[in-house]
Amino acid sequence: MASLAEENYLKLIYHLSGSGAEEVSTNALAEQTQTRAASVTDMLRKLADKNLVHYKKYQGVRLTQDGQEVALQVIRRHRLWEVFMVEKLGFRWDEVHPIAEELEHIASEELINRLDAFLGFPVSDPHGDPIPTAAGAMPSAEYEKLCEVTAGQQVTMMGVLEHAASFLQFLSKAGLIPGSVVSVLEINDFDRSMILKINESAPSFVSYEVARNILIKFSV
Amino acid sequence: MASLAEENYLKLIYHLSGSGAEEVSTNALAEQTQTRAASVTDMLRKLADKNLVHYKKYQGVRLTQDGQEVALQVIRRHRLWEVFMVEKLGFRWDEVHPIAEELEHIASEELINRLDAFLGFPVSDPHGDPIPTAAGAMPSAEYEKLCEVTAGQQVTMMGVLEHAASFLQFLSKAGLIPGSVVSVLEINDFDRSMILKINESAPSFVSYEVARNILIKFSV
DNA sequence: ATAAAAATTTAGGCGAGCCTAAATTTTTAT
DNA sequence: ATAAAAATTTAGGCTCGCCTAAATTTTTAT
Ligand SMILES: [Mn+2]
Ligand SMILES: [Mn+2]
Ligand SMILES: [Mn+2]
Ligand SMILES: [Mn+2]
Repeated sequence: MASLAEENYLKLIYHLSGSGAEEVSTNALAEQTQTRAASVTDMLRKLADKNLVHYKKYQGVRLTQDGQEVALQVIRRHRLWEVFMVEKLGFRWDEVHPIAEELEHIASEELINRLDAFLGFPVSDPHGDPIPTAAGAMPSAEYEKLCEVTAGQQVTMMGVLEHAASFLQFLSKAGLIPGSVVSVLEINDFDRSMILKINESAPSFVSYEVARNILIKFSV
Repeated sequence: MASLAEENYLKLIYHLSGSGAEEVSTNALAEQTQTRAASVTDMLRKLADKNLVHYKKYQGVRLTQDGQEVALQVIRRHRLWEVFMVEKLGFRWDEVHPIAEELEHIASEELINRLDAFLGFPVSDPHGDPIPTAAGAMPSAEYEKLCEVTAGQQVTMMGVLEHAASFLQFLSKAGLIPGSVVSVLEINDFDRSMILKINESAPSFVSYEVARNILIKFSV
């Protein structure tokens, strides 16, 4: 029903709206899609005609119920394929996103549900992002950012906010991957950088910029 | 490089030309692509401009070396995904073709080579069709048709020439799948229908039309 | 409150891949 | 050898997603 271009817009609107909470601007969409604002306007009119978005001229855009269902479906496919590539094909977590951008448009529901079962119904992808269920529910994982942890506390690494390959590669080198146990040894007041103990290895340093993009949960 | 539509034309030209042996006519392509002859002519001009086919007006079309490489690449992807769906996801052999028609256009070579390894480098797909290698070589399997076997001989089922789901379902019910051992008990002179013994089960009847679409090799 | 700046939409156009209708070329039948 | 039939190409047009340039609306600054 929704074309490849339409699916990409819906997914992007979902992400930029903060899971549907706020209106998304034409310019924000143009920037992320690498297209011009005029092209975005064209597409928003088409999505509105198909009842996939609420759109009033100059007022920004929001997903309808139908639009959100399509977006979650696409996100589900994307994340399941990422799990497949990492768990079954041996890809690294910094390699899979561009390929998942293509695979996420394969429409067969039978395929994706069988893939889900084959993978053992994973609840999150290699980057710690939650995987929507077949029914279209997004598991809400409420994590903190590493930069908000105080010195002396122990936490578990749960995911990332930034998905750039270079960032992911840096984290791998530091041993900072989902599941890693992290103790905050010291916080530098001046630049908010941290010294961490990661999984029993020697202390390592991370900048505030890095800590701000790492999701954690407090160890119980 | 080649668009989805171009990949589909190249693959189809490969198949209709009998693996590149003969010229393919505009009308033959129009029939298979479910488009009009005028549209095919448009596309052939574009493929010729990209040096993917040899094309002279009114003379039919043939793949170039480059075109054949693309075609074999697409066929490789199609058949590997079919193996994946049947072997790993539990699909039946009559269900996978339409989904593979979409998956075959996912371009990543890294993905397809890792999939190949994950599947154990299969040499043929669920329908018995050979899988081109990463290097682009098509393993030539020289099989006979079941309709050419004489009474009293024992053969092994190796594949099919017809891929329609209804035909495949019929074969499954009869136990006629790749690997099955088949003895020809009787051949009816009048309509060339056969009575077969398949894998030790009770004798079953197949029409000439069916036998003509089954590939076999003689048991040694 | 108003003018400048920024954001957004409208207008007109382009390539890909398809269409119908009308030529044109090739093949087949006499 | 020629005329009818079949196959193919050309001409002109359509939709989808995109573009640039110009208008319009909203926001920000004074
Ligand atoms: Mn991703
Ligand atoms: Mn991810
Ligand atoms: Mn197939
Ligand atoms: Mn097949």
